[in-house]
Amino acid sequence: MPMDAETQAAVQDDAGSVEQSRLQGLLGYQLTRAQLQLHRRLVERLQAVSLRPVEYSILVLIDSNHGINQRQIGDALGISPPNLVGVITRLIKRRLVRRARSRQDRRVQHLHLTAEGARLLVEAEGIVTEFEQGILAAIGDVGHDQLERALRRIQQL
Amino acid sequence: MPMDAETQAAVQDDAGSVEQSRLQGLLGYQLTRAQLQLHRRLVERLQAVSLRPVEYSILVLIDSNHGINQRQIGDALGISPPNLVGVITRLIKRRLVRRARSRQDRRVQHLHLTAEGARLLVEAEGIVTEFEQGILAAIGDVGHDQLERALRRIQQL
DNA sequence: TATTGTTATACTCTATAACTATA
DNA sequence: TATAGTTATAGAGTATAACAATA
Repeated sequence: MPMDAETQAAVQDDAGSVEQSRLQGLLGYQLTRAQLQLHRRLVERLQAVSLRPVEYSILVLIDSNHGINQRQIGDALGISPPNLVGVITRLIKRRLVRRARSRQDRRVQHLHLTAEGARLLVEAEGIVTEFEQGILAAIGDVGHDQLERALRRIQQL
Repeated sequence: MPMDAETQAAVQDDAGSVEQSRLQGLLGYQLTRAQLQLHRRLVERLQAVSLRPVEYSILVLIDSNHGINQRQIGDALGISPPNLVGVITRLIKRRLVRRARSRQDRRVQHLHLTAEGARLLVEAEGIVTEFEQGILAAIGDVGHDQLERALRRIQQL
């Protein structure tokens, strides 16, 4: 049975019928799409603990570096000092993080997790670990090693 | 020669001294960092033709799909119709793209490259090809294949 | 003079509701 | 009713300049 003109037009209008091979052959394009996809899925999952990915990263950094200051966090995550202020302030208002003014250098404010922050971080780590295992299951052990290696080299470009 | 207190403090304050291994072990984190790095470098290079990556992608899609409409572009690139309007309008104002109202369905506007748009696209393709070759040189042929495969699987998650 | 952290501000990107004109 | 495209608007994320407090 031949397609009528209307069906033909509908198929032609399908996103699937759009020729995208020139874009899909670009690593930069694929990397952006994959990153966006992963980021959105992680945002969804972390909503269970009311944390955004950047907030999770900050809690991990504080937990791994007791007394770390905002400049160090900004340097590590690539966030400028002005843009960090609001994020940290929100974590403090939620009583997940506390500030302590340094006695050696009174410009510096050392950051620590509160008991509640540490508790929430454990919960968040469970979510993130499960999330990472989902990726691993999709790409395999070998793919994982190769992907890590490639991403490291790209960051050194 | 032992470090004095001041040098010691400076080293401790270094971004390099911040313990980040828990984050760096996360694929999602590495993927985000690599994507950001690549995106910034591409933005820099495409400034030579006054195009942003998304504008380049749109020109490629139009060139590969003469008469494509905005909904199709939005579906392909994951951009909502309202957010596409401004981008397309800018390309039209720059005389790189022209609109043609469909005679079959007067809601639809078919998009085409102008001669100037086609010329600029050729120039941009040169930049992008060189950029991709730089990535390839950094990660190698095998890394390239493995990376593509992994990124495709991640997008299907 | 330089550094930590802050305020203010602007610009891009993204998301949603509501509209128009067409079908 | 549904679709293509638009307007208006709000929210993130990111960038820079200028400042206070401290070293």
